[in-house]
Amino acid sequence: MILRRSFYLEQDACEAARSLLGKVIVTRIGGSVTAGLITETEAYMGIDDRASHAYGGKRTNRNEVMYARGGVAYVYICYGIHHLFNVVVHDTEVPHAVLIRAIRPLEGMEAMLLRRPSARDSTGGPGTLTQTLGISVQHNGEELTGKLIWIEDRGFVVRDRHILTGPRIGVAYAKEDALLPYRYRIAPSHLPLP
DNA sequence: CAGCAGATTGACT
DNA sequence: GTCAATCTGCTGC
Repeated sequence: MILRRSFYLEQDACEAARSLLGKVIVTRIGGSVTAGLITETEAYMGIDDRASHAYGGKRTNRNEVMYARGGVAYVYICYGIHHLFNVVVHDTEVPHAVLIRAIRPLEGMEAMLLRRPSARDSTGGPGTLTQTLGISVQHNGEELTGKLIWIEDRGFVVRDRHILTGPRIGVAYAKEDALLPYRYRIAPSHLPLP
């Protein structure tokens, strides 16, 4: 079942980061359908979060889509090379987003291996999963209820006791907010079989 | 306008 | 463990 607009509108970034674990990202890009189960996320909690691109209400060409209504993609280039995929959540003008950090490939393995030969069992980081799924900055602002990228609930249940939380990766610059437990991942022992 | 740091990755010592 | 790759935005001259 494809996630509806209400899923994105009615949760803040922490709630969404938690409930996106176990959901399935599907892309139909370049003539191929590929899909992966979300195994790791991070929440970026808006204008009070020093680690967020929207900290202090900052708006730039790059982060403008964070202020859109929940249910669109925020894709930006990190370190000049890597395309990072975020799910924009919450209401218009409330710039919450969830960074998808890792997936477990499910469908379209042939296309995924063409895009990324080493993507066999899992894609270990936020910059590699976008390559595997064919997502790039040209999909910034894309509706997740649309035809190119969407997220499905396929009934994979992730229980709270099987979720590990901890500090986000690579945000040491965010001072006290760097320690907040906004990183969520499915315990390795409870991942679906590759 | 130059310099630098950043929600990273992979190649190399 | 170290470092280059290379785009966006911020700081300071």
